[in-house]
Amino acid sequence: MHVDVISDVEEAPTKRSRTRDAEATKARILDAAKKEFARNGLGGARVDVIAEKASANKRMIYHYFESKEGLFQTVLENAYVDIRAAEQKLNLDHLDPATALERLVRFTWEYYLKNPEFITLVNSENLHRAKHLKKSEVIKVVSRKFVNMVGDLLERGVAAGVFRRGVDPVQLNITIAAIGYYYLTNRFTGSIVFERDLMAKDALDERLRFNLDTVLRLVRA
Amino acid sequence: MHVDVISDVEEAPTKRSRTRDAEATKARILDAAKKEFARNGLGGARVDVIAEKASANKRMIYHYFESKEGLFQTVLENAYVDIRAAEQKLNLDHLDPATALERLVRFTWEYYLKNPEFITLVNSENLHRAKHLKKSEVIKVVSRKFVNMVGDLLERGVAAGVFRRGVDPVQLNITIAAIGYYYLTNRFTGSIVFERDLMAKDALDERLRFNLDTVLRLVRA
DNA sequence: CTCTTGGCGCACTAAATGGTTACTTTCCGA
DNA sequence: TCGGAAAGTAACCATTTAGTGCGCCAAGAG
Repeated sequence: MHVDVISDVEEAPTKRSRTRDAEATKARILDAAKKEFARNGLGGARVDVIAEKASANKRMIYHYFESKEGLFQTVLENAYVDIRAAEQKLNLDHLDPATALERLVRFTWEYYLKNPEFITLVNSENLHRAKHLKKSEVIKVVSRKFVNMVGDLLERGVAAGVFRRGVDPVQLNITIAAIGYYYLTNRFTGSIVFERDLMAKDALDERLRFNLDTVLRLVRA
Repeated sequence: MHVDVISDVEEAPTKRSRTRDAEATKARILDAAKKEFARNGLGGARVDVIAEKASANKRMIYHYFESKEGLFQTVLENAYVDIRAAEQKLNLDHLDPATALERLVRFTWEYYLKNPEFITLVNSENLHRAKHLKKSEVIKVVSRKFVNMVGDLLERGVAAGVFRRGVDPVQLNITIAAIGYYYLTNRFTGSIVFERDLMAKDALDERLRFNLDTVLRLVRA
């Protein structure tokens, strides 16, 4: 007896196959929600679409996340945690200051490029005056580490004589984000206003070079 | 004869007072729509709210602008025309290149600050992949003049020996916009992430100074 | 084998929303 | 002065949407 009829093909590993898997369902919902929120904003996203794309029942969304806004908040928190975690992995303190800074600028650009949902989620959250992020505790912790990272980097550069004194780490952080973020978030209107395809490979490469140059000129002694 | 009974108080000037005034109604609708779209995005804006804030009947919106999206397109076009017109008034070609550039950076920052709707409208339009701006012809005309303005400015600076050679006017334009735009559009999440009130007077002044410095270092010979 | 927990699905609702129909009121030129 | 055109209004409609009530059944515990 006790022969599991379902588990003949697919699924071998650690967890045995289950028709009901709360964690997996949650993850599918979050993934679908990230895409839907990113594409249409909080207001434009449709709960039914998220449920369908997640191959989950809409009821489950309310079961796990209480409301559409609760779901959005979780998606947003995850997005911030993800980018901060990726930044920490850069290990900038093992590199010389100039190389580390270049690496940060490059990373920021490429992260936005590969994770366009991040930008749209942040835009959406700002349209709502950060009401969801305000409630989040984890954000403060990861943000602080992030600001310190650049602060330390600047200090090391000043000590080494390669960076000038008096650059505010927060202003620098904002600027590094800005010159990539703006270009990408406004790529559609920008391509019309400037009459060139801002997303062409050449254009992207050129923008990265320009940004590296901008930041370097900004901090060097 | 022809004594207008209504026009005893208020209204002296050119146009006589009318209880029915298509132009005035259109203007009120556009004004209300700009605010509503800016506050809630295209998707989040409510046609009924626009009608009420404009003291107009909802039917009038469809009469003059065909649809919610038609209204949005007009609002957006006007917003672009307005900022480009303001830029042309700067008369940068009468100033020496360095002063002109500083003036442009300062203007851009202050315009965003005084007209936050512009930023939100552009964000909303990019969420919709610029589908409305694509249809607009007037945009191309005003944009071209704008790009040329900065191009000429750069050339004059190079000729005078104060700016370095080889700076792409488009990249510079984007950067000038970016360092102000990003700071302001993300002021809500930014104030949380960086744990300071980015909209405090001191913070705003500091950011403008930093931006002026950034651009100057970017272009100077 | 039973029982309880909770993952899951169907069918439903109350409210909101973009858009419209049908109508009245005002204006202006002939 | 009068008739048509345009401005303006109110009630209405078809859909869409976030959110639920309720019951089924899988699966781990004892």
